[in-house]
Amino acid sequence: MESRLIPEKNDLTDRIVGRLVAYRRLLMRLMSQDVSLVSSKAIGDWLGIKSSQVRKDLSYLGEFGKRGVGYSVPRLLSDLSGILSPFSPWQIGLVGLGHLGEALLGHSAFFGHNYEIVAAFDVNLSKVGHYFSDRPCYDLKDMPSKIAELGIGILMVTTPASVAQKVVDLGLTSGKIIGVLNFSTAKLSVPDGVEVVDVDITVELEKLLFRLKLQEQRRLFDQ
Amino acid sequence: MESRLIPEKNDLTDRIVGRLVAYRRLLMRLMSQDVSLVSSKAIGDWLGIKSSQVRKDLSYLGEFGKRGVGYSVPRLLSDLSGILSPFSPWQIGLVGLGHLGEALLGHSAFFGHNYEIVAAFDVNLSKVGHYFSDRPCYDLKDMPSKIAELGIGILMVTTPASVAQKVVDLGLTSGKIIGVLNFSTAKLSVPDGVEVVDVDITVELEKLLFRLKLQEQRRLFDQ
DNA sequence: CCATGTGAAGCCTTTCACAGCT
DNA sequence: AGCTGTGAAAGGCTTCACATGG
Repeated sequence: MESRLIPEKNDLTDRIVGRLVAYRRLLMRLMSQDVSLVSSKAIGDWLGIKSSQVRKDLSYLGEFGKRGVGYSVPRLLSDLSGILSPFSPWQIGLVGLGHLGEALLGHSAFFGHNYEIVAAFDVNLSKVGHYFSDRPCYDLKDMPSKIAELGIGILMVTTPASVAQKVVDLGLTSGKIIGVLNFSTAKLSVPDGVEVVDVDITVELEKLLFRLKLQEQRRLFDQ
Repeated sequence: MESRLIPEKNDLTDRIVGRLVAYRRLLMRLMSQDVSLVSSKAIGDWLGIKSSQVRKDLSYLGEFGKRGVGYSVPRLLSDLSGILSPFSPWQIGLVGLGHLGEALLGHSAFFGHNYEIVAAFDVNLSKVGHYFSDRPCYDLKDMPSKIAELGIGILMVTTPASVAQKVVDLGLTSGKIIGVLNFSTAKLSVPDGVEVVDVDITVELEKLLFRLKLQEQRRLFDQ
C-alpha cells in the first residue's frame, strides 16, 4: 500500500496500466489463497496473455522476479499497489442518477478503496435529498459548491449524451475537476490538464456483433 | 439498412470497427439535422481523431467520398449501416439481474435495434417471474431451454465474477450461444467459435486514476 | 535446469504527404 | 482550389529467442 514514485520513465501506457491492474487483481486472489510464488507463465495463462508480455510489463517497474524461481506474490502485489495507488485518495462525484448511475453506486469496487464515490448529483427533485447505496444525492445546481466542500476531483458522467457536456462544464466551474470518466456517448471537450476516459458499452457490444457477423459470413461462403 | 457483405477482406479490426460505429452515430445525428455533406476533417474534429484516420478507415469499405467535395451523409450512413448491421437480428439474454443488469435493461440502446435484450436470468426467486424494463426474468435453471425457445445467441454477463464462468457454462450447454459480452472481472474460458468481449469498468477507472497520478507527479517534480 | 529480463524482430496502427478527381 | 484515396514512413505494441542468474 505504500505509495511511491512511478519508476524510471512515464512510458507506462494506458494499455500497460490496464494489464497491471489485472495482474494486481489476480495477485490479490492468489494472496487470499496463500499462494506465495507465481511465474509469468502462470499469470499469463490465467489472464489469457503470453508470458513474455507479462515479463515485459513487469520489467518496466524494476526487477521483481527471481530467475529460475518466479515472482513473490506478496512482494509483487505490494510493488504493483505502490505504483497504481494514488498519492492520496480520490473523491468521485457521480452525475446522473439513472439506472446506470445507480448501478455504479451499488458497484462494490467504488466503496472504500483509494477512490470512492462520495456523492451523486441529479436534476430530478424526487431523488435529491435521498441516499442511494449510502451516498447522498444533491441537486445538480449545487454541484460546484459540493465539489469544493467534499474534495471531489473526478466526475463519473452517467447522464444522457444530450446534457453530458453541460454537466461537465458546470462541474468544471468549480476549478477542482481534473478527471472525467464518461459513460455517455457524447464526445466531451475539456480544457488542457483535464483527463477524460470514455467507456462506451454499446461500442463494445457492436464490436462483438461485428465479429459474429464475420464468423457467420465465413461459415456461409468460405471453406 | 440493407444488409450486405463485408467488402474485400476481413481486415476490419476491432479497433477500426469501433470507430466505424462512432462514425455511424455521428452521421445519424447529422442526418437528423439535415446536413447532407460532410468532410473527413469535420468528422475527425467531432470525434477527436485525425482526418487521415477517418479517410483510411472509410477507404477499407470502398470509395464513398467525392474528391474536392466530401462524403454524402445519407449515402455514407446507409453504407456503414450495411456493413455493421447483422444479417438478421440478434437476441440477447442478460444473466445476473443486479444493479448493473437492471441498468443495462433500462439502456435505450438495447431496445428494438438489430440487437435486443429479450430476457433476463437470475437465481433470486423474488425477481423471477417479474418484468424489468419490459423484459421477463426467468429462473437461471431454465436458461438453456429459454435460450433455445427465444432464439438467444448472445449472453450479457452481469453476475459477480465468482459465478460468471458457471453461468456461461450453463448457457453454453444449449449449444446456441456464439458470443458473450462479459461485464464481470472474471476471465472466461469458452470453446473455439465462441467470441468473448470483456467490458471492465474498474480497469477503465484505474487507467484514468493512473494518468491523474502521473500528472500530479509531473506537477510536483518535473518542470 | 528453470524462469526472468531484454534487445531485436515482427506485426499492427497511425500519420504523412501527395497524386488524382471534381 | 478543395478534399479524397493511398502508398510509404513513422510510431507502438507484442512476440521471439537467448543470455543471465538462481
